Amino acid sequence: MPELPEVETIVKELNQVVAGKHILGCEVLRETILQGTRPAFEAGIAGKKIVTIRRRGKYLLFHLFPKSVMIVHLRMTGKFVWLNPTSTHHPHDRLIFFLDEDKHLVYNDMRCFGTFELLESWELHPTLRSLGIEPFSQAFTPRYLKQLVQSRKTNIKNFLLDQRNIAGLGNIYVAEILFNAGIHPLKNTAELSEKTIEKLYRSLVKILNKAIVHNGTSIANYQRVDSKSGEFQHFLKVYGKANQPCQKCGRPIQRIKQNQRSTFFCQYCQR
DNA sequence: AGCGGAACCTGTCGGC
DNA sequence: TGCCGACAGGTTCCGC
Repeated sequence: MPELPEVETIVKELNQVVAGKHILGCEVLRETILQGTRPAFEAGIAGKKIVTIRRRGKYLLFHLFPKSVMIVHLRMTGKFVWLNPTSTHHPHDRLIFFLDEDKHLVYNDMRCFGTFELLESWELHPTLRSLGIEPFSQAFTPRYLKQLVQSRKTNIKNFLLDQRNIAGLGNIYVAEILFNAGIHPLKNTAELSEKTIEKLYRSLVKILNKAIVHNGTSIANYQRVDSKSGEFQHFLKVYGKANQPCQKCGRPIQRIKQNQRSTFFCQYCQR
């Protein structure tokens, strides 16, 4: 579910409420979301202080003291809820952290795809290590993107979804970025001109920035820390718009399958 | 290296 | 009304 703008929003809000707090303990309601064993997780977390929370791609990194890091991925339906103590357990609550000042941080996840892992350092996490560049890092330039695109042989949609290339893009933003850049999702990376790659670069940064400003996209499941919604769904131009008129040319938006996932695009505006 | 398919799990929606 | 299949913002594994 959450892509870079949603995770960015959640991390910002979590930092406002839990940074500096201590974890007194936790209650694991669904063990399968843990990567390690329950006892190791409970023992590793108890008594630690949450120093700060950072984002890397779609991962949340809770930096703890004494030194360790809790690595969280929300996958499709994971969300955090910040509560004053309450006995009301919601149907899909999977993990509850008891913090000082009598506060609870609840992890809720309908589909249980989300993951929690406790490590001494993020570098011990193979997938995190192999993650591609951050779109807002200094090193991400049109030139970098051009070399990256030309080093891979696949269609542009799969290229953008592959977290080893660029970290943080998902199905919604890839659709919106390709529409903005006027690139057909099936276009092969080898066929993209330098000019087109520059356009892709500008669209990518522009769409992600705008989505972050609007706190991400809430369609079905994504919610921010206090159950507020994002607002970027009001700005979507192709994602979920099959058969609706294209905002540029008026012709119907197409929907196809790529790698078992829906792709939305305008076959006239995207070449 | 890259691709398609299945799997992880739960819920919703549309068609018959 | 009820059942059944398709689909959902993600990722990994396996075989070709």
